[in-house]
Amino acid sequence: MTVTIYDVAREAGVSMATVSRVVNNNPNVKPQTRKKVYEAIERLGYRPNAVARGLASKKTTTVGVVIPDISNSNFAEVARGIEDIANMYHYNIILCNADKRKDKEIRVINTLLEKQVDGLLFMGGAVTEEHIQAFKTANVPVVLCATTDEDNKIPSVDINHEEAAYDAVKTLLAQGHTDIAMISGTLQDPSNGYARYQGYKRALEEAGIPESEDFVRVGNYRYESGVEAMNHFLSLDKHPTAVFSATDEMAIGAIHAIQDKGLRVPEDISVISVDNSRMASMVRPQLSAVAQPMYDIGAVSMRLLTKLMKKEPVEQAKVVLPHEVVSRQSVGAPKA
Amino acid sequence: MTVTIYDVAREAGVSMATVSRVVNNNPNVKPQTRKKVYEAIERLGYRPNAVARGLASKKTTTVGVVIPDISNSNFAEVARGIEDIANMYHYNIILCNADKRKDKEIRVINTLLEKQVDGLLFMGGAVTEEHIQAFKTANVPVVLCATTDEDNKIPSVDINHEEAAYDAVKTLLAQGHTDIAMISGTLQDPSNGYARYQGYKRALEEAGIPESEDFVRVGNYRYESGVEAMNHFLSLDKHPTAVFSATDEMAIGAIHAIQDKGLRVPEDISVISVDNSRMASMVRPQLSAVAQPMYDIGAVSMRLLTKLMKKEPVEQAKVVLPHEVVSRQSVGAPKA
DNA sequence: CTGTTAGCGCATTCAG
DNA sequence: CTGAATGCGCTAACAG
Repeated sequence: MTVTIYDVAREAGVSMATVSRVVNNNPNVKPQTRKKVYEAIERLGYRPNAVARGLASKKTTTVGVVIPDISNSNFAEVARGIEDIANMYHYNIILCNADKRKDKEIRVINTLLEKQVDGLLFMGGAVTEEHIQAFKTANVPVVLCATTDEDNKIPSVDINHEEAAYDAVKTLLAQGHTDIAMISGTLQDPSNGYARYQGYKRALEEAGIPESEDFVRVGNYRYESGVEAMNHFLSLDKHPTAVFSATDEMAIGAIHAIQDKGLRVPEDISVISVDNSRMASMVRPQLSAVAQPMYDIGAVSMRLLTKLMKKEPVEQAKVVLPHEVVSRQSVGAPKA
Repeated sequence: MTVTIYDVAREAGVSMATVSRVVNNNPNVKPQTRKKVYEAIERLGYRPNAVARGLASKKTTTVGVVIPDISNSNFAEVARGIEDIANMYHYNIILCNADKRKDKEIRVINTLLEKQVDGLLFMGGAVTEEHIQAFKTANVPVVLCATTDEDNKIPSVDINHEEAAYDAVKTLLAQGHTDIAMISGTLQDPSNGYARYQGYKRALEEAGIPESEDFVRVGNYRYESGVEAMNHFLSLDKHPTAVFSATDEMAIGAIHAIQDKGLRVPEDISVISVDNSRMASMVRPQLSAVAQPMYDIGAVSMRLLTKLMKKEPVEQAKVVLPHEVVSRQSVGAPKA
């Protein structure tokens, strides 16, 4: 039923080696022969079997990408960056969703490795000892994107989350705010959670503002948890005049919570976040946020991986991409 | 360097056939032997080579999924449904993004087929003759999800888009609206575009309302095009009192365009859409919308595909899942 | 420029 | 219950 390279060879009156050569664009084939082979391929509807190819060549020209949460548009954007560069270098991509569950991440890494991917891109989420262990057994290069490992052993590309948060809070400070609350991600999450909280703390410290426990709530990155956190702040005797959210989505929840109470953004309360997803422009007022270059993170990490896979020398195994605060309408000065 | 089934066999003092049996959970192995083999596997850190496996067995236990746009949360939700069921049946999935480009769709289908996937799930987008041709050369089952082919030849699972649109417009009609505009998707898109426009037209016709060209704008599914379309309607001498949008995102754009002009939703203009994505609850006022059961579409189509792959009989090769209008706050009666 | 020959790592008959 | 043998479809030396 299935037509093989052997059938093509017979049809074209050449050896299978020659067919293999034309299929692989090997220049050592007379144009005329090449033409014959192409015609035979066409006639028979031959489609190369990538599995056999992979077994024989020990290369699959595909890289595995584990994405923690496919419904998170940030990661989707990273994936787009990865894809574009992968295509450019003629790699295929196997995207695997891990559903934000560590056990699934490990499982997915292993099936990807079983599938003999030529390289692995691990996106987002915490990198635990168990991950490192799994990566070690891979004899293909691995690069982390949009995350990093604690002891900086694995190549990665990410932004400086601590500094991003710091910069966000700084812009609040610059407006004259002193009562600044934070809606954080879970502190177990080293980059999106812990690091951003650290940045918040550092900015406050430097400004000589004592930290208040009431002013920090941890959410789950979702809209609803932003609403909930903000409602908590609003219920305080003295509510904050500005809020820093670890993600856009929670920030939007916060904005709506504020508005639902009849207050106004930014007149009564300012809001800023980190992400700058497409959603930031899809709220009123439009959300000011520190932009993470998600697409670039994907693109750069894929580029790095190609170098690693080709055993080319890399100057930088740990790359930190710049972030930038983009000011829209959700931040203003506190009321007098 | 890499440890093979052969190494394990030697280490365990059995033949490679036996190792293969335990790896594949073949019951015909003495428990004691099985234990020995497991230990050898453990000791050597053996990881089965899925590529070799695929070649030998002519099955890869993976299904290919082509997703038109990874940054579209609707499709992400479908993918989640697919994933969950795939896991349940021990299939791996390869997700491939097609970037909303037909040429890339075709290319991706072919690489997936080259990779010898056991089945193919084609998500969203128009199914052209070229697609059908590509599917035909696949000698594995294909099912369309969240889309259908014109002549109903290929198994698929989707909602009835025409009826969904019809129902949406009906709820506007029921409130007493007669000046109802539509922000459509491109009419080349059979399901999300054309079919929804047809539903809009039918509802108007049945209500005896003449269609007005000024009241139909085609957008690109994005927020900005919703804003733009709405601004057009607002610039009319007599603007509509209700707007039906083919997608949530454009609807949200419309809402903001209305609000930016100092008008109110739904007091001045009602808005309804099809999708009911998570974003629908992330606007003020919250968006009324016809819900598409995205997760279920994914789950059901994957389930259907498993049956096809196992050559089990299927009663329904074309399944149409129910939709439902969920009323939130963006629809009200027109002003007297 | 082209053909011959070995495997790649494993599942799968078929014997025993 | 277990082992030996064969080949999946293709690439990669190696000759010629």
